Amino acid sequence: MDKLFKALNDPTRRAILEQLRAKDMTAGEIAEGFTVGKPTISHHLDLLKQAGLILPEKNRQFIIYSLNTSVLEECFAWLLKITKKQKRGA
Amino acid sequence: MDKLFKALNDPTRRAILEQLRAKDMTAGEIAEGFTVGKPTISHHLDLLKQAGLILPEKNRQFIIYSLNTSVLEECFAWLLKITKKQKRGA
DNA sequence: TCGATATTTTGATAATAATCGAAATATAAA
DNA sequence: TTTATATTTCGATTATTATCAAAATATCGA
Repeated sequence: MDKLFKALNDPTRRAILEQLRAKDMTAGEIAEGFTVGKPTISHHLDLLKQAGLILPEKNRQFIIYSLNTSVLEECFAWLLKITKKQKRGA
Repeated sequence: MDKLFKALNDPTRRAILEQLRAKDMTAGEIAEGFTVGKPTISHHLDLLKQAGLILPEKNRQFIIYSLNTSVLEECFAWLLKITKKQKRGA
């Protein structure tokens, strides 16, 4: 939960997720789209990985990242809880 | 968007929102529930206010905060976008 | 094996954020 | 008008995060 919100709290990381929505990409391909350096992107990928939002798969010398939105269920659930009016006594 | 995700990226602030779900509260009442000091809570309230997640209303010497979940629409929309498979050519 | 490519890790720095005590502001009550 | 209460603002400190350059790791191709 904490890691999920932390991962989402950065425009670069959210942009990475948006890119991965279109297609799986290697770390290098992801880095190309940004002005920040590769070590920085690697760090962002690590945080996204820790949150479970992306899944790495090694292929030859590349690491291909894919989007995993299933972990967002938890996020949706919390937001829904907050959004819904609380029942008396609950 | 940025301010929204930032506001949600803190357990104390999320707890404040959960409390306000049950009932409107003054800054002092909110602060009672936490170990951190009042200036710190005031700062958290400010960030939540900036994100539009809470609305202050002055009543005598108190400020009563209420939850405003309408701004979460934007958040839901983004999460849904990410979750849904991308259309070809989109 | 050697050199090139892909990615991460390390170590350092700079920017951002959380926290506190003290002071400031505003309102109320005596 | 003085005192008390509610809340915020200020200034400083600490903790966390983003970023970079350089070094390390892993795999490939010649």
